[in-house]
Amino acid sequence: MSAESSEASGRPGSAWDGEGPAPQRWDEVDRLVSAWRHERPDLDVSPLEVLSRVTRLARHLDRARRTAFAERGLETWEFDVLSALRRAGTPYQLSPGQLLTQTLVTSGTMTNRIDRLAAKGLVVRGPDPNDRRGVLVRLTDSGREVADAALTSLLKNERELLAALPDRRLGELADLLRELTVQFESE
Amino acid sequence: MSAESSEASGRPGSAWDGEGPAPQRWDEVDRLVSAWRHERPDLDVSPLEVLSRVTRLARHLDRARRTAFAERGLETWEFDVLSALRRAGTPYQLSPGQLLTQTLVTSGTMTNRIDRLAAKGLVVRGPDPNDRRGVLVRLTDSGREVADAALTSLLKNERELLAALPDRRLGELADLLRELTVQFESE
DNA sequence: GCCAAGTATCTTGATGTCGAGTCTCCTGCC
DNA sequence: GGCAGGAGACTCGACATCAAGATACTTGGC
Repeated sequence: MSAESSEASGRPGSAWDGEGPAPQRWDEVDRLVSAWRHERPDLDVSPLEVLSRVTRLARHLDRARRTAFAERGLETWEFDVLSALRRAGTPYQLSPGQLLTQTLVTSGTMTNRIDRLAAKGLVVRGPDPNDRRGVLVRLTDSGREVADAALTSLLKNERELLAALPDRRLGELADLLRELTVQFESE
Repeated sequence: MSAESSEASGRPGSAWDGEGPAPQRWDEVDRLVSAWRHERPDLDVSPLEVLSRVTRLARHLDRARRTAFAERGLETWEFDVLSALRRAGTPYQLSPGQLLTQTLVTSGTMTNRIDRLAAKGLVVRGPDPNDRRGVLVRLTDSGREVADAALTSLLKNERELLAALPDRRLGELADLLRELTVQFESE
């Protein structure tokens, strides 16, 4: 990647040419990148234009979800697990290992999560009939209700966050992000 | 947002029309969205195409950075703070409050981080001459060296992650992400 | 000048996560 | 069929984070 990327001009909104709509507002990452270009003009910091925004946006999302779920007495991590089981379809059960790859946590964390969800009666742990090492985690009726209700309100919130962009651009954004994620999932 | 977004077809790569290059590989989010469309056909889950990818990509990035920094004996959170101070420019000092907005953590967390960085000799805490409530955190020479070295290797790693996309598309991606982040930063 | 409201930072307690190690069981090779 | 290596889930200790509240100071209105 060269230093002549679309952001090299030092202002946001690569497509703006002085006419048409005003340029977008600066965000924290614009300030961050601009500061680095001043302090370290020897480095090409353009990767941060994308990756710092991903990290920061994820943190904002995390906060928004945390407070939204909290109103329903639900923790974000609880939804992560319950929703994975819910969308697996009947009989709504997965192994801890499958849950790991879907939620991107370590096995110790997942054991702990399952324990607490089981204590709340949202899931039950059972043996895997085909592998005596294995365990199958299954959603209870109560857990399914919680997952369904939470998904509906999550989507409502997230739709509002995306209202700033038309569908066509959201599709482009999804495609661009996919190209970055596939690298992490290839093994 | 309607259910007729570019992703409604249920396969990734909205621009693919059956000719030209093959469609991209599916990622976990494609599977996730496809599963929801089967289980909850009554809901429009298209927001997840974007936001679940952001969350997951951030987690992958987090892991990659964690292991990369660990080779240098550095924690991700240490770099977050040191780099904010470094790019502030001489005399490399900021208040805890300014560090909060840059790193998106709570004040308790920042107090703790500064304590530990000070114990390692990477920053020093001093009084704010203009506000006796305030504190100024300043980078030591040692802290500056650590920050500079870590930034260089961070950028090297991240450039590789972005190599899959040409500069023009990275610029588009940065612009799209900016439009989502500004909403969180407006107050 | 004083007071109320606001701001900046720190303290505390609860909690979730990680990473390394352990135990059990499976799989394929000889 | 036995054994080595791998895979799946769990245990445990260390630790970073958060939320809420406490403390000290500042600011603006009167």
